[in-house]
Amino acid sequence: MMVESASETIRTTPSNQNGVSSLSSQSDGGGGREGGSNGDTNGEISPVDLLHLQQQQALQAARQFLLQQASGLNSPGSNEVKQSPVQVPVSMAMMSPQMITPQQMQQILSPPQLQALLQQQQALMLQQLQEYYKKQQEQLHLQLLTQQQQQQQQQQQQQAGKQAAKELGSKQLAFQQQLIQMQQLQQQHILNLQRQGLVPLQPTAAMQSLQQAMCPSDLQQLWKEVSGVPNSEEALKQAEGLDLSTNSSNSTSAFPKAASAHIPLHSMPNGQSHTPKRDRARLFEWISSFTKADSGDDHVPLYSKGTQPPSSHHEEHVSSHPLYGHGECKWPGCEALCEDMGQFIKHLNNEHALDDRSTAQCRVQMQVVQQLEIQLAKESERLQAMMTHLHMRPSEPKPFNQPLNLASSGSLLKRDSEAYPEGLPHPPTSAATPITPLRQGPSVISSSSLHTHSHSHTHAVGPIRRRNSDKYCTPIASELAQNCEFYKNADVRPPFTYASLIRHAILESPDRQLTLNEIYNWFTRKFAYFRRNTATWKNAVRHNLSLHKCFVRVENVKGAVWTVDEVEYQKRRPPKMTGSPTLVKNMISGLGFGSLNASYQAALAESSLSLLNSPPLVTPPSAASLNMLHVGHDDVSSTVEQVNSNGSCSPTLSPQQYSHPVHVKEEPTELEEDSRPVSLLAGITHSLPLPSDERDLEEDLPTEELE
DNA sequence: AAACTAATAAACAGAT
DNA sequence: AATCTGTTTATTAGTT
Repeated sequence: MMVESASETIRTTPSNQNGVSSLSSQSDGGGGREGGSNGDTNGEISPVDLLHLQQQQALQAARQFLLQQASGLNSPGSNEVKQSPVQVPVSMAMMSPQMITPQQMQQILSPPQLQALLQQQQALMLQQLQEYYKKQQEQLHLQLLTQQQQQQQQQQQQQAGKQAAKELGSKQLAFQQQLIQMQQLQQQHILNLQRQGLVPLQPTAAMQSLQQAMCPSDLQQLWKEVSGVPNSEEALKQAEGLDLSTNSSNSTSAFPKAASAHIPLHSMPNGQSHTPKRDRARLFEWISSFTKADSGDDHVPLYSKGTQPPSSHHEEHVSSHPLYGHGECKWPGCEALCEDMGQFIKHLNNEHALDDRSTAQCRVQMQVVQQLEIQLAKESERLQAMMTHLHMRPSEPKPFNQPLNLASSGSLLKRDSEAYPEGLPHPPTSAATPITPLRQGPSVISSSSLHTHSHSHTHAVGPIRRRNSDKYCTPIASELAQNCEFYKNADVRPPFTYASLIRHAILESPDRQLTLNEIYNWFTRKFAYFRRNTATWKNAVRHNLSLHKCFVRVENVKGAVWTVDEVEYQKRRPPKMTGSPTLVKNMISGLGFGSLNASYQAALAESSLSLLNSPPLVTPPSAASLNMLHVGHDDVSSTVEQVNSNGSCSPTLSPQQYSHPVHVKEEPTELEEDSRPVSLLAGITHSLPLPSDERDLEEDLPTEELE
């Protein structure tokens, strides 16, 4: 994530506009969106610089906007904050406003908010553009005049000749070309930035891209419409003003032509009023061109192949519509109530037909999606790094925090989940994102990592009595599903009680019954940890089976199998986590993540992840998830677990593998005692299940969170 | 501090 | 006889 440096922020202040030298070129290939100007304008402010400036201003305005929003959210009276489409903890933004990146901003602001911002910024930009071009033209005019004077003098002195006249013409041409070039460069710059995804897809960026595709009047009209302001003469006036200013100098008459020349879609001669029909066709063409270009870009591959392209109003599903939910139209900024699907479709066709407004909104939504995808990619990358790091961890000597862990694994666990700092390996990108509540909260991995550490010392000193409080580990199904591979390969003690593990194993089996040996095998198969100290944990398993009433021994033809008495199991464990609905809601909305206690966070994270992780099982998740969370945490997990028991627990384990447990059976028992640590490590390094896991998350999270 | 839960250890019995 | 399975008791440790 990019952080605005102080110097860059300073540049945004108008008073600093004279600092021409600071705007010198620094073409950025892919590092950042800053710089990238081209010293093409004789030491004057280049168009690119101007854009940069506007961008920065937009950013600042957005920041202010955000702060307002945040303070509004934070006020005690406004507990019932309407959930914005993109759920990002405001606290993140609150911490240090100047650290807010455009992306974060984009995330935090809802489309309507973005639109408002856009409108605001657009006015500003137009004004500045006007000023800028006026300045440029004046200057050019001046230069032309002096040139002409010189020429005249020359003519007078050296008697007029054809050559001189020619020279004059060429010089005039040169100036014209210079202007054109400037314009082109500006356009190109924006285009490039956008293609590279480097433009902070901020209000300004969206505007610029719009601007790039349309003439000023188009732009004006579009945004007037988008923001709900009736398209009045004022807009035209403003547009005209801009056009006039550009045409004011005879030497710049070529500008509009040039501007339109290299924008393929901009076929309209400037100032000419065009029919809505043509306009629409053009817009649509523009949209599809954008989509096409996007799909070609492998930087954001998810998008074009995604489930719902932005122009989803073309496809109307009979049963459900992505833009329709909870009796509301989900079109950005629209919350029209529609009783049924028919009414909604009617509404969709009437209110959101293919017109300028819809197109613009669509555009904004595209930007939002694109931005989210970028963000997602970054987060995924971070997660990957974290996982890689943690996977490597057991192999590393950890002298520094060893005594700490020995003291008490449990208390360490608590402390860690509250705030991970101290001796623990920090997830990367600490510099870029000093405060990311999301990282602390729903990271299933984090809990695993904690056990990694506490566990690794267990071996050093012998068995410690590890208390796996159910609080931390109730949603065994999701945790397992998430980190199945991890536990399989890493010699990490799973954060579950024996009882819950046994139950899970049994419920996971096809017949919901297992022999003792099969349970053993399940343990060894699923957890590297249980490939050693077999006498100990097997004894524990037996002990648990006998002790807990929830495990019922059933005599079989071939012997005996163990089953689970679910009622008894639930009886045994009183619901420890019963958050108030409002609290849970707040947590979900991301507002409370920062202050909530760790167990709540973890539990929430896991439960929500479990929902996300089992799409085929919990078919309509959006509506159900909230309600289920209200019921209580245990219920969620148990529900999922039960349903889950039919299928596979992990994406990497196919059902077939389950149906042939015999194959795996003999293996572990033979090499069990002190099994090969080398191969274990090897497994750790090369078998990273993350890609697939992340994929699932990637596909599910955004749609979930956005609802 | 007490009550509770879970992990661990171990003794023991019956079955294979 | 050895091992597996199952039960039971005791101890320890962590949590509430």
